[in-house]
Amino acid sequence: MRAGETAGSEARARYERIYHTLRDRICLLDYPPGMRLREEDLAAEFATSRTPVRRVLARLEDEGLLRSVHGVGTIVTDIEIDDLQQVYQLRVELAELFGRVAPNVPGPEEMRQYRSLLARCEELVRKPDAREFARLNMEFFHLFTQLTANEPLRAISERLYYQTTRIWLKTASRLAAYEDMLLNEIHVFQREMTDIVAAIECGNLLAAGHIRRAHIAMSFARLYAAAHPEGASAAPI
Amino acid sequence: MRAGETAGSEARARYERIYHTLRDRICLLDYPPGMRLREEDLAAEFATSRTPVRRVLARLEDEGLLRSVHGVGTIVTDIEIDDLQQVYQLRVELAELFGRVAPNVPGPEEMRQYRSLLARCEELVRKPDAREFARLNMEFFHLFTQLTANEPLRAISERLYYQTTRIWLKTASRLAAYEDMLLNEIHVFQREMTDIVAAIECGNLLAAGHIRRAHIAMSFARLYAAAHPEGASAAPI
DNA sequence: ATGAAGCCTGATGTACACATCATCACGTCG
DNA sequence: CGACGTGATGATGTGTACATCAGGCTTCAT
Repeated sequence: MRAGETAGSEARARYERIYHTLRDRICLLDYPPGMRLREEDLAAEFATSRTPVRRVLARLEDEGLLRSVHGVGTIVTDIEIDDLQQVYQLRVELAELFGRVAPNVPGPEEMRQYRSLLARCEELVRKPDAREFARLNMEFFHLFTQLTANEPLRAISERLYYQTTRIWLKTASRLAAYEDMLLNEIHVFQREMTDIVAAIECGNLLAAGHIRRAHIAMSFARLYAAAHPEGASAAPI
Repeated sequence: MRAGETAGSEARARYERIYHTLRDRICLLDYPPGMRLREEDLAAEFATSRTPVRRVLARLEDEGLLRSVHGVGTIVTDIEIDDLQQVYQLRVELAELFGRVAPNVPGPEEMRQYRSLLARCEELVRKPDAREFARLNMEFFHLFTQLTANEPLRAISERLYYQTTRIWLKTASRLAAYEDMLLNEIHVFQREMTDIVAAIECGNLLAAGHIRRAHIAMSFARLYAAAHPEGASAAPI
């Protein structure tokens, strides 16, 4: 809900609520790739009819998270790291635009949230948990987007982020060295946040964008390597 | 329709047809800003019920071209050059990515299309027509997007393009120096196409992106100046 | 026993009746 | 005479029955 926007009907609010709920479930793998969602079940859960649910599903389909097939069902799309290379490449380029295009210096409240995330990250090092890590990553992303005042850039980055974020949980869950990978990712993430907060505190938002860019690219490279164990070829980004 | 995609049902095809038809009408000002669309009229025109129409309208609303208000109607959004500054700024940055990210060298067929557009542009110089100019601009845009093989970049650029393209027709139609502005824009557009084709023929896709970037920025500046006649401040891009 | 044809089930897609909401015109009251 | 309240009207939002479609299971013929 954007500030300053007309409160509007509560119908819109319910629509947004269902949308965010389903999107989170898909991206946290509560709805794993390939799972079939029944519109009537969702309608029952949200105490409504199929009609509003279908609008949400249509949007999630436009965004590439779902695929409705007549006579079959509404299916959570599967993702492969190879198919996401283009999206990652674009995310890498866009990361640099934060802090360069319409830079928006964070206020005290936002800095407090950054520190809160860092604290939760330290907690996570002691008790690693993939799902909590994914959530933390998500919240950090939303905080990071506020580095720019450019609304379309925020919206587009969000769209691309949610197209890719599942791949980490999916890849990790299949791996033998699951625990090691998780702990490593948490440490890397901790360093990324620390560095970005440091850059912001210096007032150097451009640097924050560059750090973010590097980490997105490296994250892709690690996922690519994990999915291609004997791959002689390096990650294409 | 992406190549290699399952042909799918004809229901999907009809959905796409309605979507593209309405989007073109909005962007060519057949449906001017503020106009109210009646879902039943549209349903009757496309020989279907309100349900499929509503799905199209929902998508156009997500893309910012429409706004549905309960009890009032579905209204074509109004646009002001000042509100589009952020979108233009992002388009400027994205333009540079074409030809740099996943460059896709045009084949003979595409070069033929470029030359066809140039020929139609020369024709347009002799018989200026705002609507035809807008159409030509649109077709050129689609051709230009093929400079990259990065599908998400294409999709996002298209979304942003259709959010902004109406502003030219709207601004021009209100201006006293309408004829002069139109002819000038056509000449500028002719030069832009000529330069970009030249860059492509040199195999320098990066240059094509830079030219495009410059022209998007200048186009915004001209529109901004036209909308702020006594504006002491320069265009913010 | 095996293969194919056809039905049966359950899903999404469509159509339509109804609910809800905003606007405007009209009438009534101060 | 003006202003406020109320109902008519027409729009979108919702709920639901039905149409359409795909896939699996059964059944019959070979």
